[in-house]
Amino acid sequence: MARIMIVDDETMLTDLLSQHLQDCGYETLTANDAPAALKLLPRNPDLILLDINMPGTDGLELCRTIRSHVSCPILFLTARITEQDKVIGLDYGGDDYITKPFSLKELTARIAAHLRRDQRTLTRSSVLTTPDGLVVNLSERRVFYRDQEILFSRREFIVLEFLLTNRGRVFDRERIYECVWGLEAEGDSGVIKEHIRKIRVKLREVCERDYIETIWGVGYKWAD
Amino acid sequence: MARIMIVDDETMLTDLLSQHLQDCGYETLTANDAPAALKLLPRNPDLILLDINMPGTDGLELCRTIRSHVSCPILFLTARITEQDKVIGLDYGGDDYITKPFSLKELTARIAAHLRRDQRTLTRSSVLTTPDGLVVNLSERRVFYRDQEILFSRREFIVLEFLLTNRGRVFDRERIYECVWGLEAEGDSGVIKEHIRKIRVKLREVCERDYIETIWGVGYKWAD
DNA sequence: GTCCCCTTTGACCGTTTTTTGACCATTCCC
DNA sequence: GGGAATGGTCAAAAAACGGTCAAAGGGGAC
Repeated sequence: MARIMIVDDETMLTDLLSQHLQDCGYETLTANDAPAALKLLPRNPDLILLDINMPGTDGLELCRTIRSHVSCPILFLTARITEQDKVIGLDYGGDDYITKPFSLKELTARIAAHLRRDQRTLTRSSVLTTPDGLVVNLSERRVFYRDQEILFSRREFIVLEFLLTNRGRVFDRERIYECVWGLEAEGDSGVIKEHIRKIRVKLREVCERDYIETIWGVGYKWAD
Repeated sequence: MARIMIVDDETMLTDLLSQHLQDCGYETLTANDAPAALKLLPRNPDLILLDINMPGTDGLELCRTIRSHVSCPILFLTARITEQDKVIGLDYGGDDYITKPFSLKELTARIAAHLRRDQRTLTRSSVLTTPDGLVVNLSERRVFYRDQEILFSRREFIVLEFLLTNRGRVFDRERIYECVWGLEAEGDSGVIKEHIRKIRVKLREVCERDYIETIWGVGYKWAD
């Protein structure tokens, strides 16, 4: 069953919600301040309830930090109700607003709706490998094939990492360009062609094979 | 860019929202009653704004019908505000509530949040299958029949996907052409004939049957 | 500033896909 | 049965696309 993280400075509230959600069949994690919340992130919650009015913490900033680590739904618990706040909150990476006081019934319904929409389970490791011995260390930005290192430039590595972390999935050049260079980037996605070529040359030289497959008329994908 | 369908009986409101969302870079479809909405579903909107208080229509039932056809986010536009309504609405397959009157700013923010979320879940592979072993992997753009892969070109795959996601429904060539190439396309819908032929040849070669049925004088439909 | 490497651009070529138009086959209706 | 309308087939032309290369453009290290 889904794992829900509850972040609120009032212990009574986290306990109450925790109890209720457990009764509903969910697994729960509770945190009463920002550091605790961040510490719990590696437990990979499937949904986060976040009080953005915790004393001593900028809830929105915390939300942004959390969002940069996980992709699960984030629901705000808040007393603020102005429309401006809602817009800002959603901009900071939140997915929904629930204003205090709220009923457990509505809360549960919203949680269920969001979980229904987001039945993914994502695990991210810092080292990616292929069955035949290619090892990509993301944190060190280095690539090895059976103990021989392959050097990639920065852009090349980003493209490689992107395709590899989404192995099997096809992306058109536009999409790769956006995901790697950022949405607001303006350049021509034609550069991807060249990066792909460079990556392929280097891989072929060492691995004697080419992990990147071309799907004609569509894009590229990693196939190991 | 994402395609948003707006369903409301007030033409003025649909026009206004349509204009605004187009300004925001979205593609829009508008419908002023339930039948029109259902007719547009095959266009596969990425998000639906639905007025559940349209006269002569049970909005919730419409929502449920829509939900049984598509999986995209459905946002309610409504004047109702009781908490009971919210729970019921979410139960009927809705994803969010926006109560009238609302600001365009909040609406846009919520739409963006839901689409962002959907894109995340969209990275999960959605797979269509037939009872006898045809497997169409939409995210990888690959088709298998009992572990044997069948290769399709881009257009061919789009037509195949369209018919399969709307299996059992008949579409004339004009309609297929519009849905696949876009409304503003100018070419001759006669090309569909040729694409259908190519698809059939490839399917017959491997599956030894032909899932695409010709309805004489009308069009084609997927029959598995 | 100079050098070097990375990144981007634009052009070219061969290949694949997409479209077109002509022609044949089938169905429908009188 | 015969004619008109609709659907199927085919091959060739047209367009789109991907791979490649060389050269220009940028940015950091020294």
